[in-house]
Amino acid sequence: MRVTIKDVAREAGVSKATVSKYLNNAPYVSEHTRQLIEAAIRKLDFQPNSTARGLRNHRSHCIGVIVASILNPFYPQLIQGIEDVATARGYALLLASSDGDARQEHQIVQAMRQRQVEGIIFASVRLTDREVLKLKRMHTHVILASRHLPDAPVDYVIVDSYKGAYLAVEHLLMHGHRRIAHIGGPENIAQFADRMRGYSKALEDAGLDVDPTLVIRGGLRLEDGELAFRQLMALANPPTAIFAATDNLAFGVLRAARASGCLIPEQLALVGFDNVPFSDIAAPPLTTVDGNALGIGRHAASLLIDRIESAQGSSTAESDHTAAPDPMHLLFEPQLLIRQSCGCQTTEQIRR
Amino acid sequence: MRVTIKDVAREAGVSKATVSKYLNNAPYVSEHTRQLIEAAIRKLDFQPNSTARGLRNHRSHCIGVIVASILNPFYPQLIQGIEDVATARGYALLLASSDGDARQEHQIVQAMRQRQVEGIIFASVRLTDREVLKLKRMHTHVILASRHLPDAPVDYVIVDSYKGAYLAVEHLLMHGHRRIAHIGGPENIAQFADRMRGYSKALEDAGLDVDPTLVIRGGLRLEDGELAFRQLMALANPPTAIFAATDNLAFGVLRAARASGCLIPEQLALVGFDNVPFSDIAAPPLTTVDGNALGIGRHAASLLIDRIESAQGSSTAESDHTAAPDPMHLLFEPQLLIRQSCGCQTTEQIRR
DNA sequence: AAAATCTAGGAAACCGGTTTCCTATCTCGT
DNA sequence: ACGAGATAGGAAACCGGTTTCCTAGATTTT
Repeated sequence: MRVTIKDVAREAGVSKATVSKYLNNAPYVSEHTRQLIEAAIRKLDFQPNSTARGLRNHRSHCIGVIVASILNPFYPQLIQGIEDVATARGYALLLASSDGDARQEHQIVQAMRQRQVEGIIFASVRLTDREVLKLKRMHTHVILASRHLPDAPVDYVIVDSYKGAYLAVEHLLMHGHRRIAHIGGPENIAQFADRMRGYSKALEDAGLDVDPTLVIRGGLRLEDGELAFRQLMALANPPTAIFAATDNLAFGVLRAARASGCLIPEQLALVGFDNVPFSDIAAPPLTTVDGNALGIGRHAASLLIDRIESAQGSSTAESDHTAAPDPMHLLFEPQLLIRQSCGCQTTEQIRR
Repeated sequence: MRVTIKDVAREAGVSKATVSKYLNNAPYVSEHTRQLIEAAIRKLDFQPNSTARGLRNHRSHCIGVIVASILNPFYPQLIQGIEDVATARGYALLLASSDGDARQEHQIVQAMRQRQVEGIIFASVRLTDREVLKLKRMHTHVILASRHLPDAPVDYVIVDSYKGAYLAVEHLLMHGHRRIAHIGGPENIAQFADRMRGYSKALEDAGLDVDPTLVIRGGLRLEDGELAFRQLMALANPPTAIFAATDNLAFGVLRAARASGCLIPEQLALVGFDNVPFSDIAAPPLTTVDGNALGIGRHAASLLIDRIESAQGSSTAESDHTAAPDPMHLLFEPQLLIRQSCGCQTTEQIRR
């Protein structure tokens, strides 16, 4: 029924051990035997059971990816980047979304550990530093992608949010705006704290104070952007420009603006962050900071697999398990993509 | 170092067998022993190795999902739907994208089988009927989501493409268009053949012939839509309306139209298919047929897991393995979402 | 020609769980 | 007081691979 290495061995007239050696092309299998085994494998359509192999080897060749919500258009690019290199290097992807909820994230991590993933890429971290470090101690490599924990010695790959936000707000200032609002992400995510800092610094450098009524922080869903727009526009002294912490939030602004008859960019300038695939098809095309999700995904996966394989190599050698390598921090340079939602009439431009 | 059931057994002063019984809450474990084991598990932070369990049980509680490209905005919704129910029912998701390529798809299937997935949801099938049937014979359940193979007895969950396309074209006809082009998907995907048929039938019912120069079939990427737009507009007698087989293709039309100064819907009406998340934020908001990707994903996963678990139950019973259940075919009713790219000035409407 | 080394392949233990089967008490009906 | 059944738990086989260790013959070295 189910064909195993034993069936192949019987068919080829050799032992399980020899078939196994063939499969791992170990030395000391004669050409003749090799052919017998190949014929048997073809005849029986044998597929080695990689979980059995993994059990023995403590290898699953599987990595976990946790995103907040795959419906947020930022993540598919990230996942694609991860998949590109994972597949190329022989790893499979276990995907789960946490809804940005710490409890769910914890359960996902638990489930992934039970499934023996060799590493986890967090594109959403609601875990505390301590929990993440505990994971690392448990043979599970961890990479943060597009997120970072400032105080934990963990690898991460991100775009420089501070600089990106600065560029965005600086550009709005150049347009002459003085009342620039910020729709931010959750306060406790470092990446969004950085965007907030970049926003503040740009205002400060222009000699302006941050008006707390112009800063709205909360969720990351499109609806949160709509809500924030309405709240800002209901102000006695509404802003003339908005810097949204993500394109998804900016899309919410776009939709709410259209619903309320507010013209963008004529009555309200808007800049987003991420350069999500459809930001250039929106009405109007969204001026945004390129977050290089694909590149982040690729580098995160690459770094993770490097970590896995170097740990693998050293564990058979001397290897003192206390010697954790220094955490790697990859920062991509952000680029401002000037389209039309900021009020520029030009065709697309790039500024660093 | 690595904590196993043996460590728990030693710590609790019982045997592996008893711990195992506890884990599977089998009967005949006394309250006292139960508490000893619980304490040991907590103390050691024991996580059962689900691959070891799977090896013995022939269960992985893992399902594979194959999409063409996760960057196509249709798929994230589908995946979300699948994940919702998979997680709820205790299954993990192995995700891979095939680029719509048969060779890659074959390799992915191979890798997934080796990893002992209990079933595969194909949201992209480039495999032949024979290959899919072979999979089914190999203990791997198969569901097609948003795809179908007309001649193979395989479960599928789709939206009624024929009817949806008919609705879309009928609506363009109602606007008075007589030269309606169709940008189709690959000819050998049944779902797109159906959309083509719906297009033809609607024209026919209006007493019009299909002009082959107005039908362009090929890829599904946004760029394919741009290309098709340029090709159609270069015609001596260009169309006044386009029915695109997917929103993604329609986005390509939108982008190319903007680049060439062609106004939509004034100079060219456009209707898409899928109701991808951002179709209502596009410029102009895209009139489209709702493909209910989320619902398809949910039902596909639900059906798959039902299949897995009923097969599981019966295999211990008498079970005659030739008795394959009749394939299930779920068809969702399509809805036309009237927005503005078709030329309607109204706010959003729904027509069935 | 004897010793050393290399080559090819097999037996059995092992990975971490589950399951079968067996034994020892305990309870209960008569 | 005794046999039947229920309860609690352990020893060992098992899932499907890999790996260690061993042996026998071939080849090389001295």
